[in-house]
Formats: sequence, structure tokens, C-alpha cells
Amino acid sequence: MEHRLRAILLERGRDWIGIDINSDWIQFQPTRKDVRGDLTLMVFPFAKALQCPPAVAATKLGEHLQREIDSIEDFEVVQGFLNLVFSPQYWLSALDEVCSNPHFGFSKPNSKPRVMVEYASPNTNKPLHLGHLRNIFLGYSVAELKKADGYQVVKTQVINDRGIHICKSMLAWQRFSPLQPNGERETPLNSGIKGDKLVGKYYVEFEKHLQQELKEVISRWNSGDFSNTSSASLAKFQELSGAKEGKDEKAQAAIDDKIKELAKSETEILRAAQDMLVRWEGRDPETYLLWSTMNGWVYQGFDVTYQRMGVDFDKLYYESDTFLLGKDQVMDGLARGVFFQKPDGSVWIDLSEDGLDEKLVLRADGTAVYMTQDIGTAIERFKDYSDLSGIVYTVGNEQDYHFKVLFLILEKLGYAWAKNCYHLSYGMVDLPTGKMKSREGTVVDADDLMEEIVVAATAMTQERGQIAELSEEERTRLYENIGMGGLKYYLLKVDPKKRMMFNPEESIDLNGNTGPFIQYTHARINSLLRKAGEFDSHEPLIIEEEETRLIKVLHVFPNFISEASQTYSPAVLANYLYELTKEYNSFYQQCPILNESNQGLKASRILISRSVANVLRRGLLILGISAPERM
RNA sequence: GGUCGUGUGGCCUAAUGGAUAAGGCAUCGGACUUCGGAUCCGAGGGUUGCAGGUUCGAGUCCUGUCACGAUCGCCA
Repeated sequence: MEHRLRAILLERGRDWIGIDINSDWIQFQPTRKDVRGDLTLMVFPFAKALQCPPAVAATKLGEHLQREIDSIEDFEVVQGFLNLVFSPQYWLSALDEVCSNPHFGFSKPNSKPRVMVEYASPNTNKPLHLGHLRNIFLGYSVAELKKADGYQVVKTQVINDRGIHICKSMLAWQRFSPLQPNGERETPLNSGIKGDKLVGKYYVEFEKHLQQELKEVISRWNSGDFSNTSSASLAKFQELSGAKEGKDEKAQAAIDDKIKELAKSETEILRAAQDMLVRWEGRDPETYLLWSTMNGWVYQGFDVTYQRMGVDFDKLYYESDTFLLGKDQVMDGLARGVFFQKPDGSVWIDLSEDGLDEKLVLRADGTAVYMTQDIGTAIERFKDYSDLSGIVYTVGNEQDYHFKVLFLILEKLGYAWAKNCYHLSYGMVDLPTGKMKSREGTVVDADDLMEEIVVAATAMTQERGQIAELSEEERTRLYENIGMGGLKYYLLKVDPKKRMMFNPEESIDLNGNTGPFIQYTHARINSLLRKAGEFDSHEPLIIEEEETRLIKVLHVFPNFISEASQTYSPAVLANYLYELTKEYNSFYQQCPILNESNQGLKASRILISRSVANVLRRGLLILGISAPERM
């Protein structure tokens, strides 16, 4: 309708008001609920151009539009706003459009280019936590949004499976895991511990031992014992402790931290881990076997978590495969003058013209840094998928700078697709008790949280749900759907880029703006539709004001899908679904549906109910939330 | 210090530069002998951090300022 109005205004403008209409002037918005009308045209720009009061311009435009377009039944002018009133016929045809198309709101599948969505970049020595949940639900949902919007989507995950941190877990496991009578060490199988948790446990174990040894080294140094200390460290220590003289407490503490860093390099356990990394990079068979075995445990653990989360991936990338990529690109870029080399051999890019600093892209010893790898991986992906048009990276906002630089570098290397790469940056999830810190044990574990929330949903559903007809298995699935629905909705309803507070009590709450609230409404409509059976009226449909209000909300579903997709924001969709739910509940409360005696009205109310249920179900699915038929 | 992000009732969240800033939680008061009360209706609660500017019109854009956070590694 807006398109049509716009076209007519542009075409007939000169005839109607004497001057050509600039398309920028034409701004529509839905009419406020408290005034009469369906669509509002802002007339301030017209009034300005015509040098007349807004109301005069509005009246003139309104009269012409009403004469020209049948669907416009009436119009009202309030200040600078022209409120157009559409005819019932218009809304009836809108209703028909909504319910006759099972894919209403979605674009034609695969009608748009292929995009890759990366989410979840887990570390193999840390179990997934609350932060990952936001990341993964967000990425999954954006992928689904893009699909609904007609894109072809590849969901991918990068696994950080190499580096010194992995060696720490491996080493600690070798040294500290209890030896079984049969000579085995602790495994997920013989201990019953989930694989990722087991490996994570040894990572923590390593840190404990490291801290212990650190204390010993420092106290030795303080007592003047420098055996087993390199001369470089000794000199540095003497310099640092000398610098403490006469400083205030804060400065002394800062120096103590530096001493701690220094002492780390003198611990046996960290050296052993570093040795192990060297052996791994040299493909030492024993180390490699241990590495792949322990990573295997982690993946099995992750799979369990991902399954419960209800997410999946089309393609996996492992850093152990990709960490060498990118060097060729850097050398190539160096030859082409995109990068420059410092005397020590390290390679940099100068981004000062773009308001950024110089950034290292290759170490002096020729090894890759994070950036090198990301350059290589991006290019590799476009080779893997020849029709790929862009990549969405779901990564926390602490890496805003990194991605800004990455995209800039790719652009300077001459890749046109760089402008289609998007960093889906999201804010940190805080706890009421403060920041999550793994060292202080204040991390909320993903598995624990999901379990807790499903338990809460179970209790609530057993108390209030209508589940008598469900089998035990169906009930279990239902509790899961409600709990996970609540959790996902809670994390997705806020603007991704906003930092958010995770309030455990609130997240379990099922009233107000929550997932279960929407699920409940959906289930209730389904109950209604079951009772309606195959009701089929031959009377013409009738709609009144209450119906029209709902049709209006239903009718804009496509706009929200497209806006949410373009802004990479599931929150936009979540808020729309909530709005629709509230509107329907209000309608439900005040209008009889099955008990309505007027057959035409009854028929339209049933149709509307069915359409609302459909939109809710398909919308929730994009958020990764399933909509139960009963609950 | 530089750069980026965020400041909206007690708490949390919303608002393509448009009308009287919209909801949720919490608080208080109401509504089924009718389709599922995990519902609905109502009340109180705000000069959108602060100060300027642009505009017919600013929570939104610009400048300054304050607060909080992130980032500024040959870590990933």
C-alpha cells in the first residue's frame, strides 16, 4: 500500500499541488493507536515547500488520495499529520493475504546471495558458559533470520584447538590425573565426567599448580636465592625491585604484578607446557595423539551442550588447520605495498590514514598472529564457497577493534567482498554479583544453567500446565521447550550490542515479556482451534475494529523480518512477537470467538487466531524457540 | 591519555528525526456460573546523565562535558 501511495504521489504531485514532489518528502508511519486512522503521511515537508500551513497541504493531499484510491475510505488531518483511514474491504484483503500464504512474511528461499554466519568460537579447555549462550543463540538466530529473509546460509564454527592453553590442560592431565588400578588415567568413560568438563578441570588444575610454584619462586627471589634463574630474569628482577623504592602503594602493586609475570617464565611447569607446544608444532606423535584424544573428549562434551541448545553447524573450522593460513597473503600484500616491513623482519600495516594505528600482521620470526590467521581464514572461506557474498562474525564487543582492522586490511588487499563482512558485536553478560571471572569461579556454566532453568520450568508447568493428555516423554520434551524457550528469549530480547545483566530469578520468570508468555498464547490458540474443528462458514467474513487492530499487526510481520535481518537483530523480531501476543491476548479477553453467534464474525476471528498462531510459531522458530501445541 | 560503545520511572527493556516517551518486573486496586487466569483491565511512578547547538519538530543528529564499560600485546 505504501508503495502504491508513493507512486501515485510522485506521478500526480504536479497536478495536485502544483509542484513536483520530492520522494524524500514522502514519509509514512503507522497511525498512533489513540487517533483515528491506519496510515499517517507526514506533511511538514510539503507544507514547507508550498509555503502554506501543514493542515492546508494535508487536506489537499487527503482529498486527492481519497478520490484516487478506493481503499481509502476517509482521512483526518491533525496538525501536520494526514491520517488515512482504510476501508474494511482493504483489511479483509489484507487478512486474506496473511492467511492464504503459508510462507507469509518470509522471502523466497535462496532468492538472495549466500552468507556465512560464524558463531561460537569455543576454547577447547574451557566448558561453555553464559557468555557463549548469548553468542550462540544470537548467531543461530541471525542465521535463521537471514534464511527467512531469503539468503542462503552457511552456519559455521571456529574451534580454538591449539596453543599454549591446550598444552596446559594436557600437561596437568598427564601429571595430576589419578592413576586407575589398570594403569589408565582419568577419562570421561571411566570417570563419568563430561568430556569438556574433564579437560576444563585439568586446565584449572594447571593454574593452581602454576600459582603455587609462582609463590615459591618469588619467595626464593625475595630471600636472595636465584638458583635455576636465568641471568636475564635475575637482572630484570633486580631492576624491578629496585624501582619499588619510594613509590606509593599503587605503583608498588603494579611492579609486583610485573614481577609475577617475570617469575612465570621461571616456573618449571610453564616451561614444560611450552616444551609441549614446541613438540606439538613439531608433530611429535605422542603429543599429537594426546592432543587429539583430549580434544575428542571436548567435542563430545560440546555436542551434548549444542544439542540441548538446539543449534547446529554446516561447516567447522579448526584453528589447528588454519593457523598457518594467511602468511602467503601477507607476503603478497607486502610485495604489493599494502604492508611494510620493519628492520627486525616483522610485517605491519599502517592504518594511520584511517584513524587507526599501525598493526602487526606477521611476527619477526615469521610466525602468524591472530590477525594473520583471520586474514587467511576469510580468504579461504571464499575459496570454499565460490558463491559466498559475505561473512557475519558473531564475536563479543571486546574485539571491535580487531574486526575493524581485519575488514580494512581485506579491503586494502583488494577483496571487494570485504564490505559484506559484518562483525555482529554483542555486549558482555554480567551477573548481579559482578563480572564473570573464570579464575574466581564466578562463571555460570552453560550446562548447569540450562539444567536449572528446565527444572524451574518443570515445576511451573506441573503446577499450572494442562498436560493431562501428554505422555511422559511428551512432558519431558515440553519442560525442555519451555525452559529453553524462556532462556533463549531472555537473552535475545535485548539489543545485541547492549551489555546485559543476567538475573537468574528474572530469567526463570514466566510472566510479562518472556518466551513462555508467547508460547502460552500460542498453545491457547491451538486449543481453541482444536475445538473449532473444521468450522467453515459460508457467510462473508465480517471484521470490526478489534479485528482490524490485529490484522494491522499481523500485516506488518514481513517488515519486521526484513528489518531484523538487515540490522542483524533478533531483538527486533522478539519485540514484534511480544507486541502481537499482547494484542491477541487483549482481543481474546474481550471478544468471544467460538461463542460468537454471528457466523461471519466468528469465521474471521478463527482465521485471525490461526494466523496469529502461525506467525508466532514461525517467528519463535527463528529465535530457536519451539512453540508447543499444549502446555 | 587516544579510540569505540552505552547512559530512558525504584529495577529491566522499547521507540525509521514526528503527535501526550511505549512496555515488563515490583507496588496497589479490579475482572470469569462463557472459548486455557502462565490471561486481561485500571492506578501511582519521567523535565530520556548534564550543558549548548541544528531543525517546523530531538530520547534519536552535531559539539562539549560527566559516569560506566571495552580496547589500545610480536596473546587468542
